[in-house]
Amino acid sequence: MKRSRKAADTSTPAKIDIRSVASLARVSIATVSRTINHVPTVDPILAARVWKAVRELNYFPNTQARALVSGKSRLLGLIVSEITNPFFPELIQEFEHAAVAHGYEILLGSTNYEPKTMELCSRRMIERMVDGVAIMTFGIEDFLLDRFTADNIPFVFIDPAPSRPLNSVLAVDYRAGIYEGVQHLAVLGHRDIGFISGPLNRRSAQSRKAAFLSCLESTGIKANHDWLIEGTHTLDGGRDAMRHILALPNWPTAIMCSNDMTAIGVQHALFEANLKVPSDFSLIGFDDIHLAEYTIPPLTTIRMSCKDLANKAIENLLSRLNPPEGQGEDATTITTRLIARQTTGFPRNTLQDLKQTPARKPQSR
Amino acid sequence: MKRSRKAADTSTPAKIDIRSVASLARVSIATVSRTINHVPTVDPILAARVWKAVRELNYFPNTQARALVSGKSRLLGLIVSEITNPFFPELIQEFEHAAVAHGYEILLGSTNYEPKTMELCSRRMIERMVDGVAIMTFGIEDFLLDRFTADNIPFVFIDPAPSRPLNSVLAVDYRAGIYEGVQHLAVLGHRDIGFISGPLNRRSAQSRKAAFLSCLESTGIKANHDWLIEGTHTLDGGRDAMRHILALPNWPTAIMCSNDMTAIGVQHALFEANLKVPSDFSLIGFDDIHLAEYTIPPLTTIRMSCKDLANKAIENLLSRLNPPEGQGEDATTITTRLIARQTTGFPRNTLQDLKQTPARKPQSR
DNA sequence: CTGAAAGCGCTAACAA
DNA sequence: TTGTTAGCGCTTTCAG
Repeated sequence: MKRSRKAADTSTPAKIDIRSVASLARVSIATVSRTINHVPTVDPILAARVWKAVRELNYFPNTQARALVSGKSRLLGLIVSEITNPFFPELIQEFEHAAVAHGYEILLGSTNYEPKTMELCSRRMIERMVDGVAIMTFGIEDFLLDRFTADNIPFVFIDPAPSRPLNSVLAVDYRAGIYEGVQHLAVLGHRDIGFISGPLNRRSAQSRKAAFLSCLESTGIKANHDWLIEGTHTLDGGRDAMRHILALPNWPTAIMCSNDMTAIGVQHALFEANLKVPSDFSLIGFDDIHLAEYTIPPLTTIRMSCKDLANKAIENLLSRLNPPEGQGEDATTITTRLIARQTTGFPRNTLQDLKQTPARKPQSR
Repeated sequence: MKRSRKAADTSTPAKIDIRSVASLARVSIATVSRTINHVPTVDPILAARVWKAVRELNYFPNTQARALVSGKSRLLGLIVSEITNPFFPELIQEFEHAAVAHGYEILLGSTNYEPKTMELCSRRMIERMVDGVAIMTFGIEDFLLDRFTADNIPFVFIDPAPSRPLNSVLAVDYRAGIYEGVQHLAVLGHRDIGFISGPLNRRSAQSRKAAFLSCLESTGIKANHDWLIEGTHTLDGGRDAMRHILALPNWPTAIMCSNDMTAIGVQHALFEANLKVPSDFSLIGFDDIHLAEYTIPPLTTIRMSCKDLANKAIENLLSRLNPPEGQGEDATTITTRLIARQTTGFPRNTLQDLKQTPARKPQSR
């Protein structure tokens, strides 16, 4: 008998809607609506009555109904490529946090790099009438953007198709960090640097690789194309790519990776081959996921702040939903920088560690 | 001029609703509704016309409206403790996949172990009128469950409060895997086994620890309480706990951890201390996150299938939403098992590796 | 400043 | 089998 405080003895739990509040507060439902939406012109007396009723009834407005009439779902789409890559959860967390702080909910879509899934995701987002979408897939088919454009849904994404002169771009300055990385390696004496990229059909992977190549050139190092391997941005991809490199007659002395997971895969391949980091190979990752600090040895990597990314994305979206006074049309930039930890050192066979047994395969050039 | 194909020349993009479809198909809106909801009694001729119109108009139903009238949001809540722990993304992925496959969307909430955040999460879920909630936080305040009960929202969770004799329990058989782990260690010759638990205010952490203790006893090994450390289920927690153990006068020869992240933290602490796994310490994790295979050396751990977990959770929820014929009221069980990789070996100072320099601290007992 | 009333897009009786 | 109609819970004119 203690379970219902309002429902008297009808066994149904007495649904509380705006009308219940109105009648308890002895006002019209319009006034209730205005009150809870903080319309300033409500008589404080009535407002007080309304709030009291709201509290007593433990009322909260039905989001569906609100969304229906207002046309706004207060839902933000977040499309990521692969939730299993730790970079994304970190991003999602920030994203969720920022969204909730602004009274939005997030709808998560994970594409797993499959265009079909991506297609489905977009559709889900549109069906749910998200108010905006952040596309964090590091590469998206152009035509999918059109879809959102057509539905007039604001979106942000990383690494624009050059054909998109929109204000919805989160430009990542890959070069800054990668340049630091290459310099770092060069200073240590490395001249033979390999690069394991992400899948090259993705723009971000291309950008990173291009940045690497360009930085190499700026540094006066010649690229060896045998050491430019296409990975998958996954552990397995990194491991396989490194195995591939180890099967080559010539080895580089350092490896840069397009993301941290790849680098961890590389560490694994090296471990399998009984090779040591950094004495046999120097290694640099990209992203600076939380885990990078905890690999053995801790991974030198290039940090891209996902907190930044998330916040800027939300900011961008929200500012377009509720356009403020100044219409900032500029693309936002996310920067990157080197975090030096312990996977980088002098090249093997260098004076500094001649006492060490060199790697099993002789280095020839 | 090429941008609108349907909107003629009114600049608004011509919203497509059920009425547009109805008139194009020359039927009533009710027929459209029935058709798209696959009500079997629709004349195939009309249905065909409807589908044609749907396609031509590229119509899709407004979820909000549907939800409003039907009272079902087709949203499933998923509350996790910490999205940053790789176990959860793996779970989320499975969960999302399963949900979408059934036409549901998921609403993600991350509590970060803070009751206040948890409170907020529940509220968000209720406000959005989720049709069901999976609480994967490994420990939840009882009163929060009441909230869902009161709103008549089905929920599932792990490791019940004993006071909840509901059919909404996903019981995890921690003991199975942990027993295998302890046995494995015992067979190798370990008698001095430490355990780094999760936060003991969480039920799952308690369960795992209890299971460990009980398995130790079954195996005839005496527990040393100095080696029972409370961690945090995070990298840092594991590292700190291991540092703590290393500061002790007596060391165990093997460590079991309440989750993989903790174990990775332990590996890190050992690396710092220049101690080797498994020659100086054997190490076993728990969860078998994807990454475990890629630590150096690869982590021996106890697998709890999150795919299983996700699927069973969804299954449970859905079966309660659309009750089938047979009303299975039984709690589902998730089992666990040992995955032996390379972080376990003979105890140090054992015949098998006497040639190795022993750990710096002498083992005394 | 407040209330009455008209929908938002859809589903579900109910009639035909 | 189909169409008509009454809402779902809320916001928002529009009078008062």
